[in-house]
Amino acid sequence: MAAVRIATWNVNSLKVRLSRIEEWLALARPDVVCLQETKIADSAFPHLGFSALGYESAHHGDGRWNGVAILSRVGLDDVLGGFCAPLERDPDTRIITARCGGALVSSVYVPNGRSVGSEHYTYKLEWIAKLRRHLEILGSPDEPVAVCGDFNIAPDDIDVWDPAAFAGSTHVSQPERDALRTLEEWGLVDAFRQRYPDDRLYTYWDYRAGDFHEHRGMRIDLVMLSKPLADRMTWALVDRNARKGKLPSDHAPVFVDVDFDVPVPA
DNA sequence: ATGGTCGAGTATCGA
Repeated sequence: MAAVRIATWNVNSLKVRLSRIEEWLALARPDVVCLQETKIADSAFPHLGFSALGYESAHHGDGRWNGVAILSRVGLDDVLGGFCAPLERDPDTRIITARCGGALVSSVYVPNGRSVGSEHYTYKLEWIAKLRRHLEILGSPDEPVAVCGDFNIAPDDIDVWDPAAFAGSTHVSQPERDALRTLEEWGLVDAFRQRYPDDRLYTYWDYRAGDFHEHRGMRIDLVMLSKPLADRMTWALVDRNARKGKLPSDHAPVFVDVDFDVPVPA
């Protein structure tokens, strides 16, 4: 296989979104898929349905909130739900990690933070620090690493529809952006932004007040790639079509194609 | 107009 298509999508309930996800998989044919906010129990995850579409799958969820998954048709090994030892284990099912076709892949749903200075905000910053340690322990920036998901952080002012409207809010505060920066210092690259330095495209729009149609969005869903993958990126896309129509998630998927050889699975 | 809409589940809470 000459290229790998990586996708990430916060689906906001797998159960509600399942038929849309299946159509989307058949149409876009991503090789590795990171899903967030599945809001489903491990026992209810439809492994068989994804298998019928050619995907191995792994899920880490508690049934009501959060929940993350990885689908792969280029191999799915060494699956780990939560943070690796000796880190404190992920108590609210926000991260799952696996090896897919020679790459270390994590699907992450970073805590929202709610309001700047709240205990949820502190938890968010600590969670990202833990994510960095998780990556340090499990991988190296010199190997293929992809950390994909809903980071609940807009990396820069061009990633929100109106910076003034977000003054003092979470998702744009300097400590959150600095936390994202520590992942970049480790060796991860914001793939979409690398390819499109100036494009004002968003991945999340609130359901309320027609925000999607009024283009009031934020780019908070990121594909973060280590250099060996980022240097081979050939294509990137925010799939706005997936935010349209009946029963959409409030997030759009992000795709990245990487010219990266993986063994074709048997 | 100072809210709006979703999805969890079934009263509110979280985003």
